[in-house]
Parts: sequence; C-alpha cells; structure tokens
Amino acid sequence: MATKGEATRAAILDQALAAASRLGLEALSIGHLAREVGMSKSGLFAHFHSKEQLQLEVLEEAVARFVDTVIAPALKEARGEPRVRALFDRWLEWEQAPFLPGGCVFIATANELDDRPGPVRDRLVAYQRDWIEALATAARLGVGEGHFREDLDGEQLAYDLYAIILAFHHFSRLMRDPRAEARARRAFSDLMGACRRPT
Amino acid sequence: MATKGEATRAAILDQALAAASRLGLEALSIGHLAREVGMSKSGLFAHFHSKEQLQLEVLEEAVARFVDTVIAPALKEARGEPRVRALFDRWLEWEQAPFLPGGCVFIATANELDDRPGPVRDRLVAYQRDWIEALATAARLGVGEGHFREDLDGEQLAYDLYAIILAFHHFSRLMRDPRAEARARRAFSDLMGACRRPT
DNA sequence: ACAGTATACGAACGGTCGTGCTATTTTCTC
DNA sequence: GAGAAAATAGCACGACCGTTCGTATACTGT
Repeated sequence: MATKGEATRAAILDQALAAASRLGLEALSIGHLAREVGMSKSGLFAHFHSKEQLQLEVLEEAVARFVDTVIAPALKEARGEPRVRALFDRWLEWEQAPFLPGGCVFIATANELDDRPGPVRDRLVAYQRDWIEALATAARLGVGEGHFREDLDGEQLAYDLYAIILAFHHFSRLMRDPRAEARARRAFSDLMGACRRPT
Repeated sequence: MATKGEATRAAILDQALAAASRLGLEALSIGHLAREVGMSKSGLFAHFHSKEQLQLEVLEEAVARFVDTVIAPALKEARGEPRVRALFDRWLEWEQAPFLPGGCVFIATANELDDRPGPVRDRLVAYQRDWIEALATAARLGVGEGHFREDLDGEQLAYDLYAIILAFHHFSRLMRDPRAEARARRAFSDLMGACRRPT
C-alpha cells in the first residue's frame, strides 16, 4: 500500500473538489491547483495522466461523498415520507457542506457541461439519472406505505424536489439571499402537503 | 442605423449571445467568436474595448430580448392569474428561443458567476433581482384581483416559479429529457391550484 | 472627387493553459 | 542500509488567451 502517493492524491482531490464547487469542473486549472496544494504542476499532473482523468476522479470523489452524506443516512429512515424528508434535508445540508464552498458541485458543473460532449458529461448525466431515479423510487415507496396519494407520480415528485434544490442554489449562491433556506423548506413542506393522501 | 459599424456590432452580439447561451459568458473567447463572425480578432476587439465590456453588452442584449419576448407581452394580459400564467408560458418559450441554442443565458451564466465578483456579476444579480421582484408583484396583484389566497406570499411564489424553470433547464439541457416541458407545465398547474383561494 | 474618419487587419506581446520529457529526490522493501 | 520503485521537480513545447499598436482599407459627408 503505497501510502504517500495516496495521501497526496487525496489532498489534491480534496482541494480540487472545493475548487470545482466554486468554479466548476471545466475551470479547474492544474497549475493553479498545484500551487494551492503546494507542489509542482508536473508533480500533480503525474498522478492523473490528463486533465480529463482528474475531472473524472473529482466527480467520482464527489459522488462518494454524496452517498455518504445524503443517501446512506436517508436509507436508514423509515420508508415513505420520513425517508423522502430525510433525503431532502440531507440534500440541503450537502448544498452547504464545508467541503463545498461554492455549493453543490453537480449543479455548478451541470450548466457548463450541458453542451460539451465527452466522458465527463456522460458520467455526470449517468449519476444524475441514478439520483433522480432514487428520488422517484423513494417517492413511490411513500405511496406503498400509505403516506402519499395513490395517483402520485414519482418522477414528477423527483422533478419538483430537484426544482426546490436548484432554486435554493440559485437564490443562495448567486443572489446571496439569506431567506433562501427558509423558502426551500417552505416549498418542501407545501409540496409534501400536496402529496399526502386526502383525509 | 448609423452604419456599417453598428451592423457588424449587432452581428457580433447576436453570435456572442448564442455562444454565451451554450457555454456561458465567461467561456466566451474573442478569437473563437471572431472566427465565427468571419472577421479578425483585433477587428472584433476594437468594437468593445475589453472582454468585460463585451460580456456586459451581451448581458444587456439578452435583457432587452427578455423584456421583448417575456415581460412586454405578459403585461398586456389581465392582472392576476392570467398575467402570471403568461409570464410563465413566455418564460418557458424564452428557454427554447432559437437565438438561445443552449437555453436561458442567465441561468447558464449564473453558476459560473456566483463566485466571481465583478461588474458582470453585479449587473446579472441586479437584473435577476428586478425580475424576481416583477414576479412577486405579479403574484401580489393576483391576490388583489381575488384570484389567489389572501395569505399568499408573493416572494415565495416567485421562488417556486423560478424553481420550476430552473428544473426545466436542468432536465432538458443536461438530461435531454423529452418530458421536461410536460413536467414543468404540470408543476406549474399544481402550483396555481395551490395558490387559488379555497372555494 | 476628395478629405477625413470609421472600420478592419496582421503581427506581436506577455501570460496561462495542458502535456510531454528527463532528472532527482523520497519512500518502500528486503 | 542497499537497491528498487514510486513520487516529485524542472524545463520546454505548442496552442490559445486578451490586449496593444501601426497600418491599410472602406465608408461618409461635403
């Protein structure tokens, strides 16, 4: 286990993830990143053999952390509304995680990649698809549990949840609106209200 | 039209707006843009005296078109729900306007500017603030007209509307989801349903 | 038609980018 | 502690970036 290499590699990815959160994956600069980590450009470059590979590994790292901080904890909650609520709460936490100074790295990256074909885009889209599917599944379980209306459209709920989070990102990151989180939570609770089965 | 200069200037801005829609304002490259328009880099540069100025003028152009295609027509609709509906419909049209091949240029730019201070960011934020305020005002008029609940929060509705559009951008541009528009319209009609005064 | 100006061009600058090489240093293994 | 292997540094490259400048061409008003 070549420990030293993996250690610096982890340090690089950590720094790169933070940078990608603020500026996006595309704007990652190897020279700038090397200066931040405190090593030479070529030394850093040797770990990944291309910038694209670096981007892919940053993406992978982000996904691993997303699973840890959002998905895994939420799966411990009871099926149905509690789990959906946990997914949303954790997602909102993720948006403000200390290692993501610029907010969700997927959102930050999405816009700059939506017209740039390539492996990085492909990976991102695949991950997003999985995540949306996970949201829809959690929503459908809520119907099975009797928490939600029988005619609830799981994919539509996934869309609505994503909408709330995207707006939170927009209002808090761009507009610096301090009421962004309150608005997001309000929107979520209204949405839950509309999903419950009529009494 | 004063002459040749303004004509090419308009052609440049037109091309630049399309490019910014796809890749963002930051990713605009003067050399690349010049090649697309069919002129020399320095010739193009002479029109705007810095890249930042070019970005600002592209932003200005986008705002002018947004007013023309979204705001102005909607203001002709009756106050209240019809106007809110018109604003939303036109906004969705705007997202798919032919001169915006990458979707709404404001959204495309928002993410790359949210951690880049400067005049361009400042202008964008100011415009966004105006737009959100306009949405909130339109919502409040709906209360006065008796279309919406008395306790409706205009700013919250503006947030919710923005959320739907942002999600549409995400699902259609990144995910290439053909059901994105249907989802957006469904979300909007659900939202309107929740805003109407209880009968 | 001519003068004067607006417009465009080409070349060059300093800078940063990603990416190869080749040494050299550091770390790990026996 | 010696030798192998991994990790890092140094340097150079071609490409592209925004920007400047001097010059040539095209237009405009008279």
